[in-house]
Amino acid sequence: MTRALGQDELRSLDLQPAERVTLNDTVYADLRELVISGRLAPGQSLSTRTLAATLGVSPMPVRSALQRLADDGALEGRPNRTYRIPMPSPRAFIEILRLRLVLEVAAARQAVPLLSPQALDRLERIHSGMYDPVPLDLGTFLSLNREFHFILYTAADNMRQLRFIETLWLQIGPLLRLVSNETDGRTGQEPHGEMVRAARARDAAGMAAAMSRDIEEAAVGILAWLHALNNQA
Amino acid sequence: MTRALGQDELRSLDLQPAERVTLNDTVYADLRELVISGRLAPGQSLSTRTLAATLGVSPMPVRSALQRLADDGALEGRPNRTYRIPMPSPRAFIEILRLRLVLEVAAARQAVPLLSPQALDRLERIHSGMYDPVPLDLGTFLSLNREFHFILYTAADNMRQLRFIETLWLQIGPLLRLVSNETDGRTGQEPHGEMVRAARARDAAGMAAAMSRDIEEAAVGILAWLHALNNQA
DNA sequence: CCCTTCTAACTGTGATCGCAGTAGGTAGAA
DNA sequence: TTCTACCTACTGCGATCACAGTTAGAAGGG
Repeated sequence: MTRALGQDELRSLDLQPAERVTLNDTVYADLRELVISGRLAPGQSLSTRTLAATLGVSPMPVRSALQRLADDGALEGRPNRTYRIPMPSPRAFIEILRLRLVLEVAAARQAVPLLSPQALDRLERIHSGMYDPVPLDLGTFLSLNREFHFILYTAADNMRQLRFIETLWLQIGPLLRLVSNETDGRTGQEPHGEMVRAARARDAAGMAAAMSRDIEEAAVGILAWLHALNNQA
Repeated sequence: MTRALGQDELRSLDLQPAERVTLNDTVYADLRELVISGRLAPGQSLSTRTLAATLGVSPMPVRSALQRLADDGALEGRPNRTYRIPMPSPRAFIEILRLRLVLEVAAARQAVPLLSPQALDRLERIHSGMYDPVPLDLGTFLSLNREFHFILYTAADNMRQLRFIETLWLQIGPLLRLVSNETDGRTGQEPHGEMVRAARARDAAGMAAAMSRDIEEAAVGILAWLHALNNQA
């Protein structure tokens, strides 16, 4: 038997500093992923107890997680009633749209000089994957689209900015899936191609312009759909 | 005795739609105000039970509120240890600074065409109040500064944007008070004056430039202070 | 057959309790 | 006097319980 390893030696092995993971955070992260991926449709209601039973934990951490999600605007909680995924009003959607144009365009611009060669390759691979002649499952299409965008936002290397953007996607995730499902609108081919080009050319202005166009083009369809929904109701 | 008022009649009196106010939200709002106003210094620790006893409620809603505040980045929670007000690293401060330049400048620009005459007057009154020859208590100075900025951000009429900006101020509030206290630096006179002028002239570009300058000028001093702190430690 | 009314189940919120882990203060030894 | 080791008080987290309000569905009357 040799002596036990010292703390510094253990830390040098890249071991996490323990970082006690709480149930609360786990549930929160899971639900966040569930919402942002759009697997929950607007109007879908979530009950604390039911969720807790499903996840096999007590209602307590679930309650906390739901409250935090409601804070983010990803859920709406009516008094003494179930939480549910909100259907954004056209006005709310425009608020989000304007914020996306500000934050995501800024992030994309900042990312340009920081993108690693691997990130560039990954961007290009995703792009060709998304718009391949072979038809793609809507779920994986949206998933790829999300990965494409967040490669850029992550490269911008501003944790808080990334979190803000995620919060915005959290609010349009369910909508995105729903609308794409009903209108089969898969926009973004040209803007994405332009982004790939701008990224390789380290052309920050081009990147910003393309990102802006991508966001706006997708928004037009959704906004029309939302207005139609509001008029018929 | 006349008949009781109907629901519609009551609602027409501008009564709140009941909107059951939870202890959780009350505590959260109170703490948020406490942090953003800078009355809590970085390093200050907050214990759930102590706070609960002080506020006369059970620890439960306090815990919830603290978790939400930690989510916002206004508090940091070490594992199994007290929550406390974080001292931002220079890197973190720069992240916040860049976000402020993006969001607050955009908000100020959007606000220009929307400012009411009352808001314009209020802006001017605050401005002259802040930089009056008579020396002003630091607390009220900062409070006025905050009100000045948020008149603009509120006028931009984007709830989500406003909330993002508040989240940023939540993270620099304690720092602002602390640094101002130690360096007695009260910047912003010229930029604020320029903002008032731009607002009256409905000059969006001028507003954006002045806001940008205001944020940057204040940041320079704080950043120097932070670097000094990091070197001595 | 349809509409109204009432009840029973379910909702989130808040309080209280038990647990595992941390930290600071105190007592003992060198 | 100084350093070390222990120990008590306190920390947040999770579970369970009690409560008031809501709602959907069933039962009864028209």
